Amino acid sequence: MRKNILSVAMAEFAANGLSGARIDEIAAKTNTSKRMIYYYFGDKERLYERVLEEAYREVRAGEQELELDHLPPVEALKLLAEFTFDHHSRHPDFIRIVMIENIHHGAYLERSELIRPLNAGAIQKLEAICRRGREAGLFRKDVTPLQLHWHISAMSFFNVSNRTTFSHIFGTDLFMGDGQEALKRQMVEMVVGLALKPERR
Amino acid sequence: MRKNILSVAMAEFAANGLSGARIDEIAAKTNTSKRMIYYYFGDKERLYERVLEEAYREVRAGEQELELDHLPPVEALKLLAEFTFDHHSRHPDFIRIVMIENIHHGAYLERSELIRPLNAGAIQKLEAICRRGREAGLFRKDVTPLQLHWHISAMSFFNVSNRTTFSHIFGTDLFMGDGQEALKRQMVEMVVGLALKPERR
DNA sequence: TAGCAAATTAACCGGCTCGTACAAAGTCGT
DNA sequence: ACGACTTTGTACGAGCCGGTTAATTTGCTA
Repeated sequence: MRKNILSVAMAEFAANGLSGARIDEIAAKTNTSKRMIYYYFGDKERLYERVLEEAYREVRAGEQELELDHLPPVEALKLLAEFTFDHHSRHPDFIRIVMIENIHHGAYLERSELIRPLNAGAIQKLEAICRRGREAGLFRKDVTPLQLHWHISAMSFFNVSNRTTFSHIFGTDLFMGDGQEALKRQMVEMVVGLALKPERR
Repeated sequence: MRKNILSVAMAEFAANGLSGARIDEIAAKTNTSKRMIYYYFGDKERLYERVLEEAYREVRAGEQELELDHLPPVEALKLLAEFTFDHHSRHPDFIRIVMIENIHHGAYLERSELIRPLNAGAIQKLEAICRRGREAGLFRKDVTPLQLHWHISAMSFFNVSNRTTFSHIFGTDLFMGDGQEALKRQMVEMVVGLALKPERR
């Protein structure tokens, strides 16, 4: 029941934003009534907080499944970048929730005790890859895991978040047919190129 | 008067979103009254449309001032990428308006007859650079101007749009001190590296 | 200065939507 | 069987907020 409310609320908040979403609308799409929303969550803002946490939890859980330790560092980095690109592409609602949260200056993210530790692990895979890459003499030392994560996130996130405005202005070539594959390939190439020492490219 | 309303409205919409912004609040921060907003703009949605157009207009106007034709292609590409990064960084309200528009699936962008032609020119500089780069035998042929624009936009846009959530989760290292300079340098390096033929890097 | 349209002001309205009150009944562990 | 927790339904209050009514002022033209 709580789960049902959460998933409906996530879709509604993702579709309409915090102030745009309607409690009555959420209730109508639920198997239960509005009364239960208040019973479980108290008010709209706390419902949104729980949705935010749930969104991060789901997405991070999906990321944990990726196994990289058995691959050489360059292959691992490639796979991680590709995975992130596809993963974000498969979770547009999560992207939208994060967009909305950024619109709100991260006010509700700050309030949550849960999300920071949840995400701390998101960069550990990259740290392990970088360590192995440096130890093998392949990776530059002046490019940090955090920076790599930033670049990968930027291109993977933007690819979903700004699709509508971008395609409206510049056409849909980048999103139809093999446009997405090309973008992904280029993104991976850029990231790996940045991580590698110039002489090892 | 109209101008005054527009600039106040842009700040309000950028800060709170479409449904989050309050007409009364906009009116209060204006030199005039709420009635004048309706006198000039009709209703909230049309006010938002005008704000959207104005935001694109201002930002594109700023971009036009960049002179690149006298530079060799690689230098021109570097400068364009750097400029875009800084330009977006200097116009957070524009970024937020575009974020909000994406939240709304570009519904208001579609309605505007003005914005598409306004943005068509945004990619011309890049097309000229690419043409010169290819003619000089420096640039790859399988990387299009649109793709380069996409990558540059992604990293420059995300750098502003997702700053709050990202810095809350991963700390502010990338945004304080010379963190931004490093990111910009890396972004330029990646983009140039993608555009150039492997043997010319 | 008469006349008229544009610009401006202040008070107001009505509906939407969050949240609650109230009343009741089912579920589950112990 | 008992009590705490969970679920259902309906109805409604209250305030916020987008939008309007109507009257007044300004400014331009002749």
